[in-house]
Amino acid sequence: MSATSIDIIRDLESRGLVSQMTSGDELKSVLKQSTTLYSGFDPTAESLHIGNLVPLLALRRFQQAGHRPIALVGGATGLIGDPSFKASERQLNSNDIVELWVSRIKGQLEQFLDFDSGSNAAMLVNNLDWTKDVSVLDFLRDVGKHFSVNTMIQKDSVKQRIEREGSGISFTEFTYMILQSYDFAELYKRHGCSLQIGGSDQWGNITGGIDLTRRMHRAQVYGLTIPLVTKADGQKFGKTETGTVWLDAKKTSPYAFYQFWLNAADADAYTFLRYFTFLSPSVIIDIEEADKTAQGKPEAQGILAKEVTRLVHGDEGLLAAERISAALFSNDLGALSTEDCEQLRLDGLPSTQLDVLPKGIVEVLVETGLATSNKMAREFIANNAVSVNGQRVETSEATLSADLALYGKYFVLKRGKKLFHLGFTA
RNA sequence: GGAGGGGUUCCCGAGUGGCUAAAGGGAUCAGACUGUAAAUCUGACGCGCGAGCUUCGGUGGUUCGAAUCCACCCCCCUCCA
Repeated sequence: MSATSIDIIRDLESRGLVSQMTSGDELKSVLKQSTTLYSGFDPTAESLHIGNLVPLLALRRFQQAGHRPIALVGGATGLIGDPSFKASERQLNSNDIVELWVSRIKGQLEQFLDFDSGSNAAMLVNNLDWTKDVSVLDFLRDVGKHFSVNTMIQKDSVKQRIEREGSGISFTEFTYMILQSYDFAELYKRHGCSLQIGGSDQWGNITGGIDLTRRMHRAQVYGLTIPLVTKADGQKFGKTETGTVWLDAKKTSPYAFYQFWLNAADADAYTFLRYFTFLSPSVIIDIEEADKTAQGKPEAQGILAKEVTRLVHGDEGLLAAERISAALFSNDLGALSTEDCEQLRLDGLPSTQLDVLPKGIVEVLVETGLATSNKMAREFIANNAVSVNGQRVETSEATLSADLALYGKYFVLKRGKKLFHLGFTA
């Protein structure tokens, strides 16, 4: 074990990234040596989303500080479902689906860690590997025996499900805690993993693993949780009008991803810079100071959008996102060349082929998904919320015809202040 | 297996025969104000241009008329065995 160069805990603390730690001082001294740690990611969808980014980036921060990260994909736990702080029982997904999602998520996890850095090269594991062949009886005897139900039902993470009238918890989900605890013990045994990190909702599961590792292997391991990301106005983080912000470019285009961060509230922007970028805390303070002194629009959101988009989608994705943003928000759509229009499409601006012109505007809005029904489409038009190629649509009777199209081919449709869609003809 | 409580529009939650497309809150969307911010205000929020149509776990039934009454079924919760 080599010594590490950076005091990782101090860095995390200065970013506000530490929620809870087990035996803090002891952990800090352990971390003076290169340490193996892990964080788990359950396949609850075909892609990770930006909420998963915080622990994932934290793994990377640890790696940069000289520690060895293990990214665990929950091929087993994903079949069960984590009940922690969930209001109700969740639908089980089929084995095939979970397996597919595992493979997708593996690919995403790989993108953020360094697997070739020698002694602290990252590892990717799947907890299905050590659970699929364990028999129920062995599991109950060797693992289950170490858990007291009395303790388990005291955990905050499941309390609501146990105490609140109108909800309940299946044995399946109740067992989740044991499975995750077993992961920690197993990773300790296999790889000497002695630290688990995760969102603060994982505290109960993490301490469960610490207890189990002590009982099964008589070893002291540690836990650290990261705050769940919240917004200053109390709304749920990570959602847009179109839903969750995914890391997969096919589900959330780099443009939409970029826009999400650009739209962060002032009250959140600096926190997000600390959470989601590798800019040093002192640089972030400088940005905040500068924004405070300057009049008008702050710089923080732009920097945030740029940094995070590059991190997730690379320079190319960032360029595409900036290109589209500049074109659409310049209020000078006439300046777009025919190549620019084509590029918008390639860059991932949502687009729809419109055949058979002329076509009524109401129909177009519904067809492109800018309105969910004719009724909504009419309402948007009545509210002056719709424009085509920069021209406000005055009436529901308006039609799109070839002679109105940019270069005879493109329609930049806009609903509301910032929702765009490209219509084009063949 | 027994007793009781419950399933209402995205969520919470009123509604117990017509006045209910269904109170109220939240979420969401649009407009105004702004900085592609926040806060605030206004409006929308099942579908339909409209007459109107389709909704209140499911299926049948009673009734001029049901989310509201009856029967059976499905699911959830609590307590007992």
